[in-house]
Amino acid sequence: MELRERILDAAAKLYSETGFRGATTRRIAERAGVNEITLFRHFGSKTRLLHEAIRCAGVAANLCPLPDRPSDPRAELRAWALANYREMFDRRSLIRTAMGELEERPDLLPADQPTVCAGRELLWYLERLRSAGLIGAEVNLVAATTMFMGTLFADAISRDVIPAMYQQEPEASVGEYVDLIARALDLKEP
Amino acid sequence: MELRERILDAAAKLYSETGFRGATTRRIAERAGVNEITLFRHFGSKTRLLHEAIRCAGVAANLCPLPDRPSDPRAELRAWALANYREMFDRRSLIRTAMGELEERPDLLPADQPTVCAGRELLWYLERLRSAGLIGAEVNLVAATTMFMGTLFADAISRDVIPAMYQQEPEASVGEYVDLIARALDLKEP
DNA sequence: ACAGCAAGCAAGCGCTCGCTTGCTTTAGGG
DNA sequence: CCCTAAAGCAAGCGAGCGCTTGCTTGCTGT
Repeated sequence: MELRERILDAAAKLYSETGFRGATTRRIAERAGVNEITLFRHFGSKTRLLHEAIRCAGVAANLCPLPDRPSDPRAELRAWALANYREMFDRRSLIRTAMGELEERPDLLPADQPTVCAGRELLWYLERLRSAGLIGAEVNLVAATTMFMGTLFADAISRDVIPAMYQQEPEASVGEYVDLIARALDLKEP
Repeated sequence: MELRERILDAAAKLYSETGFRGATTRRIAERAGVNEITLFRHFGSKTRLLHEAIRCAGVAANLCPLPDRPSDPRAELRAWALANYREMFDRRSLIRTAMGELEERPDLLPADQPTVCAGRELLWYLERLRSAGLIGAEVNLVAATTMFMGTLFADAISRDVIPAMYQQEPEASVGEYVDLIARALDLKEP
């Protein structure tokens, strides 16, 4: 790995583990296998380095989009939910730390968070399903979206710290969530 | 307020805002209107002080229990959910900070978290409902519990930092969540 | 062969951290 | 009225913090 990437990687990981104050320049340099002064020559200050590191570590590959023309809603929902869940689960440590420090350092997180984008995407998809007559229940789709995203989010960031609450494997859990939301929406099978 | 409570209160609030490292003994003393040395005379060390402060700030009054003999499941669920939601929302800042630092300092949070207890309570209630024939759907009640608690949890700790995702008032949102889970469970009206 | 730049190294600056020492002030009960 | 316990005050310890300075090493392109 190139030197600059090594530094950003070490900074992002150390931030995830110990927060802004815990991610000292000496520790970042040590973990990256780099002299401390190199950090300042490349990024100017600790703050700018961490901004860059978190920005890079936060980009989400928009994998598995929801189709414009739904054909098998339940299967499409399940695949999309699992992809988004894995995305959040992989970044759970960073998400937890950043949320904990959000009040103190609001500028560390990008304004357009992946979860919000995913929520919008899901809402549009549900509206398409309703237009296509595939949703039987007269429910608030915004609330359903918030509920489903909240469920995935809470599972992803809590599972490893409250294992007692999550006894099934992630795939099985996400499948159950999809089943439940499908029932709530009275989702029609194709 | 008595001196000791003032210190614990200042410590808990400062911890919620700035985390363990940010809650310095000088700042805690200043906010409590107390000499710094008094903290050490009362609690011995910063670590012990913060342990005590978080423990005291984390106790949850178990208000609004779910009834042993369900009579109006939807109304009972709504009242219980709203009480639990408010409980979490009031402590959202502490919860976020503690979750962000949980990997580094796992002993700061009590092992038996209120949310886990609430989840168990809800699961038992759903099982009672099923026994009483008030749940029509053949769904996994553990998954339904996890989903509902996750929804409440995610809303409570995200609402103030991602306002774009939560456009309704909390009471209305919780009401919608209850409606959705009631549909998913095919909950019978009395 | 040599100029130029990137990275390393050693040292240290001013500051804040958790915590301690030595002493003075305040308040309450016999 | 004095004795005791609690709280305050002033000063400072060693350590770690972000960041800088001055200089050396090593690699690259011409």
